[in-house]
Amino acid sequence: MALEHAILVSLLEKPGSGYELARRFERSIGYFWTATHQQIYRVLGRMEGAGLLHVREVPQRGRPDKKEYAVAARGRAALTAWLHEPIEPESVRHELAVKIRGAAFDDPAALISEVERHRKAHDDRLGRYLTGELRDFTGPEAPRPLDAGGELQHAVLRGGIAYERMTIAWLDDVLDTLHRLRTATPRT
Amino acid sequence: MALEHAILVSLLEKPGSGYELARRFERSIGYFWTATHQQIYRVLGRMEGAGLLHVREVPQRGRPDKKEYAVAARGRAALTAWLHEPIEPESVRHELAVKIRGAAFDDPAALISEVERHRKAHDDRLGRYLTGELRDFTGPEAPRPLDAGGELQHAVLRGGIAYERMTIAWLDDVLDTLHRLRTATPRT
DNA sequence: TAGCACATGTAAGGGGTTACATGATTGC
DNA sequence: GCAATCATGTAACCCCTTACATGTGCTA
Repeated sequence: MALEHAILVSLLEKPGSGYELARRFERSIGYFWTATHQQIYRVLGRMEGAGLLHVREVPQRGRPDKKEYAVAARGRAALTAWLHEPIEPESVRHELAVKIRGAAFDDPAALISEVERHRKAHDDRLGRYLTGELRDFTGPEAPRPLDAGGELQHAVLRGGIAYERMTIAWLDDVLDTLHRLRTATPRT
Repeated sequence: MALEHAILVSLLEKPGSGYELARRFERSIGYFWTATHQQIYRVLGRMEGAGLLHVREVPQRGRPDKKEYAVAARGRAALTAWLHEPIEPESVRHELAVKIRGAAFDDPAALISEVERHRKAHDDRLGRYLTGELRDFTGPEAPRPLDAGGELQHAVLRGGIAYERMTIAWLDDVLDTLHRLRTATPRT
């Protein structure tokens, strides 16, 4: 159900089309939730049917027409209700960790390049987050003082930054372990 | 598909029944993957049908009989093949972050108790991880030197510990932000 | 003329959650 | 007598991923 709520939050921050939402989910919303355009279109249709959203057809020149969605009163009420319900603390799902533990039954050294690839992907993502932080929150172009929405967006982004830094440090630790296993304990 | 691989890793570490697997997924495997018993039984049935696992009926006194699963040659081959395939670096899914950003459209202060509850849940989990680390890897009872499997399990656990510590620090940051918003920028 | 950005969808299949269902033994 | 632990499952439903499908206009 969280995709619905993420869409409500994003459309409250700024109305937009399914296509635009898909791009936001690749960027800022992506700090905490991901979704593909296929999923988004389906859920938008369902939410409109349930009266949570308004649609407005926007004709465009030189581009296909788009449907601009905005949150209806009922959608806002649904979000408020959800905000007041407790949710369960989530646990992680980390496929790479399954591989790391599985490496004991194969060649641990063979995992090194895969872990390095992941490390690089997280490092790139960290770079994008830091650039965004400077642009939107801490740089000279950023609005000051920030309103409540901005403060909360920044707090969530700081979470994304902390997550990427932690992950990079952990992957360095894993690489260290894999290198030590290669030199110290050759497999039988 | 990762549940299958997590089950293969766990059964290679030690064969066991669906029930036992479900308990491991609440504990050690839970550092990086979760699954309920319903899911596990369904997947075990499918994997046995595909010849990835052997089953052995174990009669027990005073307890229901159990089916003990072990990895078959074909299962081991499937794991090896998967270990050599690259996987996509994952992104986070964090429902609480959706709520934090959504709080801008409600009362941010109303989220404080929810965030505190999550902080406590992560703190408890950190405590369990640290206890487990002492018992299995760093305490006087731990086998020394560790074999490759032990080193890799420990590396994954260190990742779980780092994740919980990072999350707790971030939630403290969020709580700070929510308190500041309460005193500094009352909503209109 | 090839590729990218814009724009919206359908269909199939597998993954995951929640609710329902049963039944024995052990400990309080 | 009641709750917890051990033990295994089915059914319904929604979520998510992957592949397929279409079409315009701009730019290199």
